[in-house]
Amino acid sequence: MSDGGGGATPILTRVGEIAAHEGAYVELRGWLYNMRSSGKLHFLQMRDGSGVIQCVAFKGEVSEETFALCGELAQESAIVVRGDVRADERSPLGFELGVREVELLSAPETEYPISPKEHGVAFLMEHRHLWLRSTRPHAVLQVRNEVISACREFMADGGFTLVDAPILTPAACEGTTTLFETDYFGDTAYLTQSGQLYMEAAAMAFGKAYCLGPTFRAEKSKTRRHLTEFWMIEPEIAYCDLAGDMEVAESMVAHIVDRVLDRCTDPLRVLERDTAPLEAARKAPFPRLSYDDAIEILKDEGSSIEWGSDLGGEDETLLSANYDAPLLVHRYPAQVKAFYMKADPDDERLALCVDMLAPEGYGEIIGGGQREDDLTILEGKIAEHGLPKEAFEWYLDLRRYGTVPHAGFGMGIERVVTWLCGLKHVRETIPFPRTLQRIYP
RNA sequence: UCCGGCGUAGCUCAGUUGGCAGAGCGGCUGGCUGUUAACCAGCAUGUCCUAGGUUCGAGUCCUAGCGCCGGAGCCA
Repeated sequence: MSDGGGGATPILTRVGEIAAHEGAYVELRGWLYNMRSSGKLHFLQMRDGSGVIQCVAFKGEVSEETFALCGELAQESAIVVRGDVRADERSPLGFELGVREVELLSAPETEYPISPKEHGVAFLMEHRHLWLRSTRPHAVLQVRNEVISACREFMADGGFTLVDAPILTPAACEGTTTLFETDYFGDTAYLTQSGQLYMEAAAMAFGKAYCLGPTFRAEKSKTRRHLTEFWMIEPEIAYCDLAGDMEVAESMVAHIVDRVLDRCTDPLRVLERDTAPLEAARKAPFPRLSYDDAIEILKDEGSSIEWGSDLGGEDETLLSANYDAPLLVHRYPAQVKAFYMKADPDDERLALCVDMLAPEGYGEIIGGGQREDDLTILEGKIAEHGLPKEAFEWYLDLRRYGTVPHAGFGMGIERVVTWLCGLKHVRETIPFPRTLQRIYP
């Protein structure tokens, strides 16, 4: 292997591994991100998906053809560059490439739409397929990748089995108004809005199970926290109560935060995320607050909220502002929660449920709780909510055959990524966002 | 579904009381041996969202529509 300049055959590598090749003659395959010229010098900013490196072509050191070609390259030209890796203090990367040869594989047909200057979000989203190449989306999606890896790692280490939930479902979990309908060979099917009910079946089969997949909500929400298609991880645990559920939830989030802080320093720096506030979320346990106490605090702080109503966005922000770490709010009134929540034996008005509120005003990232495991009570609740019993027969079977206390939760991947990256809007945390107004590209 | 805001060059925007359509960036041409969103000089660029209306005259005022953005509710 060549470890010095002058070798006839370049080492094929990527920008991300360039530090291992200092002094070597290498080949990089990528695209022109930006260029600056200075008479007898061309500075090519080249990206290859793993990073950006400056390639310097000096008139005296390359052929006339190569130097002329460098001067004519347009943004996003596909290029192969061969040259010598050298350390340089002026480079943010620490290294630059002294160009020997440049090969143009394809030039853009017309001017690349996304110039390295300011653009509005609407324009960038219209060109999302190209915008992914830019530094900022690249950084956000790296964090997303790390969050999902951390989830899967936490689940595997905790003895959970991945059991994928179906995406096409026969009926609603909680009514059909917010579901996307689709034709299923003459019948109506719906796109899933939660894998939870299926995970309850999986928990009875595997003890600990989880799913991680897309979820669809046809809610006409137009806020920075909503997507119509988003990803959720939903663990479900047999022989688990609310206390155990909260411990799993906070441990998982702490694991995610710890891993992202360890491995995503570059992306977070690109995003100018102040990571100091995230340190408090690195270790469980997180603070807990009952709904009853939350209402008292909110009233003391001047909110007009009354016992019995759900917490609004402002209420959540107000509450979590008192804590550095995420906050677990538990035991909401049963009336504002789903039919499958188990009632608190100490106060039947309450549900054994929990929401996790991210700090810094990022709001709810987890919702979950202990499930109703008694057949008769569950049948009663299905009737109370006016749900079609036939559709839930399989779900009721789980209570007919070896029912046990069990609990679980759902965590929205995009909301977690939004919080960790310190973004204003969830739509940047998914590669191709679907919102009320957007299904292109 | 409700409330508010915006729509002018490829992009980001300015455009006064209604009076010739503008800037910066990007692009193109030229200059520069160390640039970091480089710099300097020059050139080109328009369905002023659409359809009506008021007016001698509308980017500007009025009406309707379309598109987008944000918030509420609802949620992860």
